[in-house]
Amino acid sequence: MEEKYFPEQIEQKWQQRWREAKAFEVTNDDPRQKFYCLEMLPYPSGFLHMGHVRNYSIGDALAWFKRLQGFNVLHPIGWDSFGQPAEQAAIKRGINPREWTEKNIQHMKGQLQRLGISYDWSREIAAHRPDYYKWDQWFFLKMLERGLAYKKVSQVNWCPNEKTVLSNEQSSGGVCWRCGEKVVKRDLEQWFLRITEYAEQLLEDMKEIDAAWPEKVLKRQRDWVGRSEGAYIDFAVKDGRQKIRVFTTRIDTIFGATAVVLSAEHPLLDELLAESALKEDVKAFATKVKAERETADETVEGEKEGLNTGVLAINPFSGETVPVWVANYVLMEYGTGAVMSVPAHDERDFEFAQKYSLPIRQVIAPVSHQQAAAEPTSVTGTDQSAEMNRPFTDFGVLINSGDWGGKLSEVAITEMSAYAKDKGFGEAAVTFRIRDWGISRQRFWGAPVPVVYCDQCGMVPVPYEQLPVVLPQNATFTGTGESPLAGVPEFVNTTCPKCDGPARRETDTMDTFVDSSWYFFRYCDPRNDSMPFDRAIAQQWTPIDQYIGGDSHAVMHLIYTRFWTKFMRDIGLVSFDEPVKSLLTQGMVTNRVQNTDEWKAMSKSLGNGVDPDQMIDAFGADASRLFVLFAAPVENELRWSETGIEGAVRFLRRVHTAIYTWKDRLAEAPQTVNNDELSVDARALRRKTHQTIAKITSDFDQLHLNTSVAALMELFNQFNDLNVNPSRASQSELFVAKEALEALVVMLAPFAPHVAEEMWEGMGHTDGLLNGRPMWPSTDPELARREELEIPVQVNGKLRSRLITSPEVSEDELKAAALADDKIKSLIEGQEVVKVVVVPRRLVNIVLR
RNA sequence: GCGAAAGUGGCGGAAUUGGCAGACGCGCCAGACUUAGGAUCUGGUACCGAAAGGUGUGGGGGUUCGAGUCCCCCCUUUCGCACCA
Repeated sequence: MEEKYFPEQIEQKWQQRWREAKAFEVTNDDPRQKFYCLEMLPYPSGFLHMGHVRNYSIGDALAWFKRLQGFNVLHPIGWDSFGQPAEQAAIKRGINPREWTEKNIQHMKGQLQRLGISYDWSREIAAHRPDYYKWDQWFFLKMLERGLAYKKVSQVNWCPNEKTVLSNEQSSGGVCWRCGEKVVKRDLEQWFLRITEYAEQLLEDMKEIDAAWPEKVLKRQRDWVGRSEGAYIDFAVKDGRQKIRVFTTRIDTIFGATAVVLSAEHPLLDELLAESALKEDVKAFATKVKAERETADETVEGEKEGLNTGVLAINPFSGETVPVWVANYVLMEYGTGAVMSVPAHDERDFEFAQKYSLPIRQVIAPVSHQQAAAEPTSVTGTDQSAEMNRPFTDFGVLINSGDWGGKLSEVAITEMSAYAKDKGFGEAAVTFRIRDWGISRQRFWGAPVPVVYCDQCGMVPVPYEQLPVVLPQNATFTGTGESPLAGVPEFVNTTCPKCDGPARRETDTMDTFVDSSWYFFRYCDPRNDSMPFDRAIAQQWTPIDQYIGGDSHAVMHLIYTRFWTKFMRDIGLVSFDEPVKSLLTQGMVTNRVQNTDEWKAMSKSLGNGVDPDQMIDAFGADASRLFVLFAAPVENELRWSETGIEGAVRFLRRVHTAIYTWKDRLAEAPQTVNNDELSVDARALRRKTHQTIAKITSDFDQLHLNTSVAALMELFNQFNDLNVNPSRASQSELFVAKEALEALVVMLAPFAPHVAEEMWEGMGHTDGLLNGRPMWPSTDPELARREELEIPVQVNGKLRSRLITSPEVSEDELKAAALADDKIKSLIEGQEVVKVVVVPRRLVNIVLR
């Protein structure tokens, strides 16, 4: 150990040692208890950014902590290496996507190693390599076999100017992200995965994880799945054979339905209009609405517009005839694409009815709680239809509803659904907002969908033994919207696996979210060439104990991976429902945007990025990591500050100096000490040591890493308060100093591992911190306990004095001592003491009249 | 518009969950050592006040012996959803 703290030297030394010792590589047959710590795998853009640094610093602190506690910790990393940027580089600069990606991986791997993140590099994987995407294809075939993968015509976002397909993100605001051209919808045959099949389970299984996932993530997933209970009801068309099926969650309001409203895309529309005099007008209107919807900015809610079709339908409950309208506020994608319009009890219907002067008829009346309690099934309400100036959307009691009048909404909903089913014009139903997962991408840089098309046999899956379907070495990147694979004849032209006749390969590739849906299972068994992973090996490691990443993945990735796990369970690959036991969504790293007061996520385009390499050059990896973890709670936004990090360097340097000056004397410290013989300061340090161990150990359970670092600093401050020159330290002082400094160094390792190892070695330990034994210090509650307490004494809730007492003091003694205190005596003199509140070990409050 | 979360010193943030508000760090102030200091060390640092003391956790009300913490109303900010029938 050098006298001075030279981060670069120390960090290089220990990174090399760890590499040589394979310190972070784990084996599958280790008898110790496992812990799977995982950060979301990065996209290899080429450069690490501060968000990565934060993410991996959090994960690494936990991985180190668990290792020091004696766990067998799996902490792997890989690359989400398929995706658009590689293809953009190919289109713009003519670079081969594979070479571009591999080069980026090499560079970022070097950056991660320089940060000293403790990954098991022997398990590294990359999505773009055939030995990985082979298994994407394998899973696809398994889903195809079970009817969970299928093809259908669907709309994609299309830029007419660039002649290319855009993702939803690239077409936000209804314009192309690059050229600003209006995006249009185009029909294309696309592959889908039937995630809707698992909708109910995705909600139901949340109860297994809801204690250890952030509530906001669960809420977003719940909204995304969008389960809604209601009923289908058929409105028969008057003078026709058709039935219009509507979905409603409020069947209890059906007597208030004054229209049926169809979406412009409704499949029955043309047929219904055949007899209508208004045919041409309505068709023109529907076309206009469709056009608007295709180009409109989805974030703006337009004015409601509609048109009467002239067709009539019959309300099956009341027998009443109501007009059928078409309107722009009814969506084809949800429910049945048709609704019954109940203006009195629905915001949108109310607004629509007002605009077009449709009748508003109240059929639900507010009901008081007393009434409901007294007569739960039959109460009366007041009809206020005439003066309704806003819809009443709460539950209540039915009025103007024939035989159903007087029933409460809750009761009526159940009974009316059953009645509809009984009479054959409807039934109770559950709908979901979640749509099947479209995985087709007309792109080169992704896993090819493993099917071929044969003129004789139609669509034929590629047999398992012919996997992987490998991407060609290169393609022409024209940006025409068709997959570049279509322009590679040696890829497209193949033979049919069934009949050996000529066939064409599918040229769509898969969404990159497929790759990331199951990658963490592959880490368990990364070189398996007969299965995605061995069931038994994965069983040892999974589920993930702690998953860490940004909350931008709250829905897509985190819902797809839950779906994928349930599918793997159903084909017998895994034995549980949920892949992630505990989830942490870390906050963003932001920096001030130049010349503004705005704090935004660091990015190249805003010019507010901080280069991790420069930070490591200036301060070292340890200080950088320590600062990032100390500066804010892990789930908060982290506002970058140049000055804060110097405090981290300062702290490490001061600890380093202290260890250096004490290390030789500590070797002479005795094995045991009699606590009663310690000086006051020495006892205080001992107490602080044990309190700190307890504090940090429990902080790690919640990942309160900022307060852990603060606790380390407090312990070190307390050590400095000992204020003893090592050369003159007594035996008992050597004991407490050694106890404190060793605990400090071990507990510092999760935050600043290189310098911790260096100091540990400097203290004379030759086998390193990761030596196969649990090294995390244990706390002795007896030693951590305070010997004396300072009890605040309040008069009428205001702090007036303090008592020094032993922790064992009784309530009565505390009360007597407080009343006998000089300051208190003078304050309460001559006044009546109404009450004395004594909280044992906490406080005394004297209440005067 | 709807929904959720959060508002604590100059700043990032603590507060054992109803019991001493401001831990720890940054910044700032003073001092020491220095030719020098943007290095290091020591001390100070919520606000008002000379002090005694008083006031303080977005604002207003409430519950309680006691409220940053619980309840009600309002304000602000952030995030999510955005015609989901």
